[in-house]
Amino acid sequence: MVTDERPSTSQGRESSSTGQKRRKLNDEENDDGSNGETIPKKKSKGEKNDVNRGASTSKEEKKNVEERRKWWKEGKSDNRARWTFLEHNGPVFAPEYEPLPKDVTFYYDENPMMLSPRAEEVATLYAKMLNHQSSVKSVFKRNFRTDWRKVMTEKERKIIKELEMCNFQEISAHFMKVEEKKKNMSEDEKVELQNEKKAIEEKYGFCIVDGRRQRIKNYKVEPPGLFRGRGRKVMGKFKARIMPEDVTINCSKDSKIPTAPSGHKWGSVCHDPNETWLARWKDPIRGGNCYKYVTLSHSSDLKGQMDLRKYETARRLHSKIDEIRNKYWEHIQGEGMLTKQRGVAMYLIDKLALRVGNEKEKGETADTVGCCTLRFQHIKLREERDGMKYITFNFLGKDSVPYRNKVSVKDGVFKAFQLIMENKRKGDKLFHLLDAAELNRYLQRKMKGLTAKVFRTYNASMTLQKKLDELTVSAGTDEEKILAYYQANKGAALLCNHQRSTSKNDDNAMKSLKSKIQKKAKAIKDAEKTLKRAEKAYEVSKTPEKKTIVKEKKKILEKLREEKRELLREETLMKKGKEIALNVSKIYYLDPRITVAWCKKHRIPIEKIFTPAEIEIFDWAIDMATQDFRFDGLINSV
DNA sequence: GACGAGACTTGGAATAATTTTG
DNA sequence: CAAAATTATTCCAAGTCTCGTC
Repeated sequence: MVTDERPSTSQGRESSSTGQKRRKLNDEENDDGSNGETIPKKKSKGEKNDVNRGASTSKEEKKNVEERRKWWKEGKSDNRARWTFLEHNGPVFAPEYEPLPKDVTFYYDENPMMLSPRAEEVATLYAKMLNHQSSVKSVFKRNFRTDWRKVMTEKERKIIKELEMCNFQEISAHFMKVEEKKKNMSEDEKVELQNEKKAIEEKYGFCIVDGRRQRIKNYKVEPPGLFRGRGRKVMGKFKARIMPEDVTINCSKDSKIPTAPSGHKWGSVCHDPNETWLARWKDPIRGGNCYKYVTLSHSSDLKGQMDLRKYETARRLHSKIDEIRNKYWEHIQGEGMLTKQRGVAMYLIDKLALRVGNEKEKGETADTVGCCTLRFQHIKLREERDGMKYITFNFLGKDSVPYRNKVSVKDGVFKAFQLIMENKRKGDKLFHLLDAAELNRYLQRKMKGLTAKVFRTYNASMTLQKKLDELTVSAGTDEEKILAYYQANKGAALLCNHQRSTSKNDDNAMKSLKSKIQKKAKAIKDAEKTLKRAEKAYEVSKTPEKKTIVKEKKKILEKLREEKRELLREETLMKKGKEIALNVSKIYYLDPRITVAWCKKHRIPIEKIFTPAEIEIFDWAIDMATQDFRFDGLINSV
């Protein structure tokens, strides 16, 4: 029994329940007169509107709550080790498979069929995904069929051959019913479930690192499932259940070593203070040297320290950036082909914030590229009538997100592209003399710790800071300032090409805009008709009055057409706004101290910008940044 | 330095929680 | 008050990059 003494839950929470309530602002007019954009508004529950939170904690609370360690106020240590003491209780395993009730039947070729437990378990995974996007894809189906057949009995394998002849409907309906039941539980039952969850989190969700209790990010091992890769050839494969025997535990020698679930043993136990992970197991899909790790939460001291280090490296880049830019500009125009390619690559990484683009194994993975792996067909050179030169980009980046951009470039860059693309054709690497490792080695020589991804961090953070400077009106209302923040944030997100799907969103704003456009189109048609009538009348008898009528009607029509164009512009703006994800840049690319300083300076409560989880993650920045903090300013110790 | 194992960061989708709406 | 809409968080896939080894 895997789980008898290690209860498992369906959900854990990483954030504290600070009790923030949010509501949406009423549609507000934009002061810059652009589209009527709405911004989420965050309302803090109490009166704790001061940016320095924690100041108002009651004395009783202080006694019980361990004082937060202010590691950012301690001197830096060059210690290589990540910890000297690490103790935890090991991960929680997925609940054991619960067989389907007797009355839930699987049918093959219309005939009811009893499946063996293993085959049934894998079948239920598929049934649960029946109305998912990916399960429609043929690769998904093919991979699932192959892996499913592997767990079937000889007899089952003989019968079940075609997925199309399988009927999972009853199984699928059964799980929907279970979901429904869960939703309709009584309040008491819900509370009890919550408490159970909390107890498990309390035991397994935390660890002790050097005397401090720290939250663990993923203390539950991934349950068995069907692989949901994006654009991967392996989607639909069965991801097997992880057993304690698959798991390696990492903790200190002198800690209480976690006990494996009864009847089981850990695969192995190690005590490596150079590693940040608490447990790991081999990735069942990728296999080989790829592992899944249990690590500390983003809000832990260790991750905070790593985050701060990342931003300080990006800030160090600021003092080198002119030199680096001058150099790559020189290289772009220079003679050598390698340096020319590297110069152009640097230009793309710096200006367009492209990812470096490591080589990856062909076939297995989706055909996505980064800077160094761009191919001939991803780029088009355009010279337009006005003499302006453009380069258009069209390729799939990380997670198969499309990158489309049209950039106007100087002659020198255009020429360099022409030279680089000479004698190349579809399928050829754009920078055939270059790869990610070579480019990073080059950067490493320019500045210690400099790699291609630092440019993304640097430029995103710089964008935020610049745009905040530019857009914030000191005399404005809080709402206006917050809107300015969102626009600055959006600038960074746009740079990083952070997208989100909008397929199912047909929100009211969009709907009303659409109906407005339709109405306008109708009005235009009517106006066209009346114009034609007026023109005809003028044809019959060419009086000056009739001529002015025609002119008037023309004017009206033109005005309507212009209004429609305006609405269409608004529509694209709105669509574009919806397709941008702001949260990714906020968490990974924007130095939180920029935000904190801005909040302090403009007296905006931090809760209006950061979610409760973000407040926990960025506590170091909230404490350490004064209103004078500048990302491009002097670097403090650390 | 090239290579590959492996560890750590980043990212959109799924899902849970909360708020608004009808 | 339930359902719909919206926001926040979790999940886990897919990148980047380091480091040890030859």
